[in-house]
Amino acid sequence: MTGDPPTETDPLARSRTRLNTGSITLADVARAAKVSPATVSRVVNASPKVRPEVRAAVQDAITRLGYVPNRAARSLAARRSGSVGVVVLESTQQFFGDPFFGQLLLGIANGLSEDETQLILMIGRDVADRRRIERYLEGGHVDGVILLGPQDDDPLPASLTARAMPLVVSGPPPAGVMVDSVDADNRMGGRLATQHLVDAGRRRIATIHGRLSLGSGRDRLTGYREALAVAGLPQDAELEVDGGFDPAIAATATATLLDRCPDLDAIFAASDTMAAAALRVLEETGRQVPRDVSLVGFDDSPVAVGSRPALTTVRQPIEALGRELVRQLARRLESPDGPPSSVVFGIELVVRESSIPA
Amino acid sequence: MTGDPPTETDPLARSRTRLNTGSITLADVARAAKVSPATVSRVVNASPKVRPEVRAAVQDAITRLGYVPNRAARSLAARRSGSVGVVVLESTQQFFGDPFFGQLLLGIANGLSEDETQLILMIGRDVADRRRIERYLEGGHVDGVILLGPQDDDPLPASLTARAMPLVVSGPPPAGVMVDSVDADNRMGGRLATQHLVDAGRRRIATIHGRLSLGSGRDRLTGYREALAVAGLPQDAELEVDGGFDPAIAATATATLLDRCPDLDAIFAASDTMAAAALRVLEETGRQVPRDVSLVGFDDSPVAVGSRPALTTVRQPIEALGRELVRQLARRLESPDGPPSSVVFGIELVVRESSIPA
DNA sequence: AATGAGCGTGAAAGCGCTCTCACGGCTACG
DNA sequence: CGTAGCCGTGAGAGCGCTTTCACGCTCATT
Repeated sequence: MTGDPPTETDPLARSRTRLNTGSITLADVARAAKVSPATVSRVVNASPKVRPEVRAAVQDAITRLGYVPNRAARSLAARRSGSVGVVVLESTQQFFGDPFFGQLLLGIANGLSEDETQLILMIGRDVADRRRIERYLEGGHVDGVILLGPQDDDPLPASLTARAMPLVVSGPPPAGVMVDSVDADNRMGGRLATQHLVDAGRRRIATIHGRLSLGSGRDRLTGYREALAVAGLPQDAELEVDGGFDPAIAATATATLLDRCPDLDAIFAASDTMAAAALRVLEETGRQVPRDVSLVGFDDSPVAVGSRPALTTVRQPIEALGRELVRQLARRLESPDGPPSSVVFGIELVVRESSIPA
Repeated sequence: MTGDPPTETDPLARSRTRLNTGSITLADVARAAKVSPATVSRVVNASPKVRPEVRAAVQDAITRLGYVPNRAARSLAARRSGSVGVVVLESTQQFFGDPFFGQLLLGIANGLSEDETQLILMIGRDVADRRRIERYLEGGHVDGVILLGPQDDDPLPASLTARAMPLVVSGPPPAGVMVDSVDADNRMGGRLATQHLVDAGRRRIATIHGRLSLGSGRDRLTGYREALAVAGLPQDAELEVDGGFDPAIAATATATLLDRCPDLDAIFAASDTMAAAALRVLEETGRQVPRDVSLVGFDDSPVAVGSRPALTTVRQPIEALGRELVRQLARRLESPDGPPSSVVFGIELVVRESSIPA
């Protein structure tokens, strides 16, 4: 229930705690080193035009006094925030409970920490959240934005780009917007997984796909179809069901699938949690995995290893994706008008027990 | 390889992108509303001493112009940052891949967003990371700190408290430091889980515990022991093995356990992923779960549902924990010298298939 | 020797906001 | 009717930093 414009009445917001009391300032360092504040600023910002001996003297004073630049002042004067916004337009427990999220965030945090740049995390899904997030971003409080897995129809990438806000999205580049993106090769993942099922001798291969409004969901499905085409197997819409990246939906979808195509001999699920759900349904209906039905998941999450049989799955280099997002953003800040790039990371099939009959 | 003091040479750090260019300032609003900047500031900060009609006029000007306060300026002038640091002294993929982390973060982010407070995420484990994090926190760039699951011997809580930095830790309160904390009732969780195994008729109940340097690891073990004591069952050190919250270690530990006590009839694992690992080992050594050995995990993660049989486990209200961390921090900011509080959330046993023989 | 360029440095003007203080108008009271 | 007190408002001094500009110095050039 935060008003708009903000009328801050919460303790956090109006805390009158004074920070930084009596802390060392640039001026203190300047005095100690017997130079002007300007020179100290140059040293702190690694400007080349300071003589080595002066620089050394300043450095010395800095360490002696334990000087830490005041971020707010710096950012005010330089009109630059020293922070990037990481935006997640999603707020289901499911999404955040997914290992993918945590590991990606770890990669981003690691990448940013090398640049001494702060990570401001903004999470939200409903209209109020979005308003708050957009206001914040457009208020110019971050130098750039990393947007995690936006839905296809999301207007945020376009609106940020229109305001010249440096932006990198994780996932495929949104249609119609020139923006940098970093993604895993989900299509190839779907293809490898399905190909693997073909190689295992399967012919009626179904798929439980993810949300198709998400690039990952769509691409994995595309990969699946491509692999069937390459293998000369017929496309059959009956063999495709929507699992919504949600185990509960996936369970129902599996039941539907088995109902429609009792003769299927393999399933490619677009996530491990969906695969695990399918596994249960398969066994409950008296089918053995992998003897009767081969099963492949996606993500190589703990569920894959914990399942019985362990799931064959597709692994993506999640942490590396996170670091690359940061690298791309850095590149964009460097040259705001360069051509957009879209980096795609290779993936890897991890064969376990669920796909190959003994 | 970031130097100390910072010599910023990365694009992100020295980006010369100008932000906020030509944006609306307080003064603009003041002019539009025909009042002084001071009055606009009062309205923005919800000061009570503004006449309603003036307030309305200012509000109107604010919305008309689309004014967004400049955070840096505000924070510089008010010596208050409007942000809190969320510190994770951990950097294993495993930790971040754990649903617990993501969901807790979601709770924190949700809590903070209600206060329009920014979440600055700081992740790190090695010495350089810690230095960077400590410098940042002690530089006074955050109003408060939420520390996620510190190890027992971690000096950070004490050092922050010594500097009067408002702090809340997730987990049990660190020994010797007066600090607010929020935790789930892990002891009760361990107790309920074990009690449940007793009720299922088990008598040789082993445990695979987590890292004992973590409150959660220790408390779950304590709960286990208490339940045995209550049930009048003997304590037996042979029945306790360390799984380190790591599935691989847990697998080895399970093997050791089965070797030492081939007669055990139940295992309480301090996490679902460890339980899943144990499950595999049990089945590989020809034991059926739950017929021969009952198994209970902890966390109610997706692994629990995905396992075969599905794991009986203990569920904690993770998102609520996150929100409560924020609430506690707000309270602390409100009254910096109040007595420390430590909130403990109740947990819940989720009975599935792995514990009760048909 | 005079001129110019180039370089390192310092002075000083803000960046946009908060908050203290002072002030004018009002009510309340003697 | 005078004075005290309160309340709403404005003036203005910073908060700690960056950055432009000007200045003096040293060299290379004519």
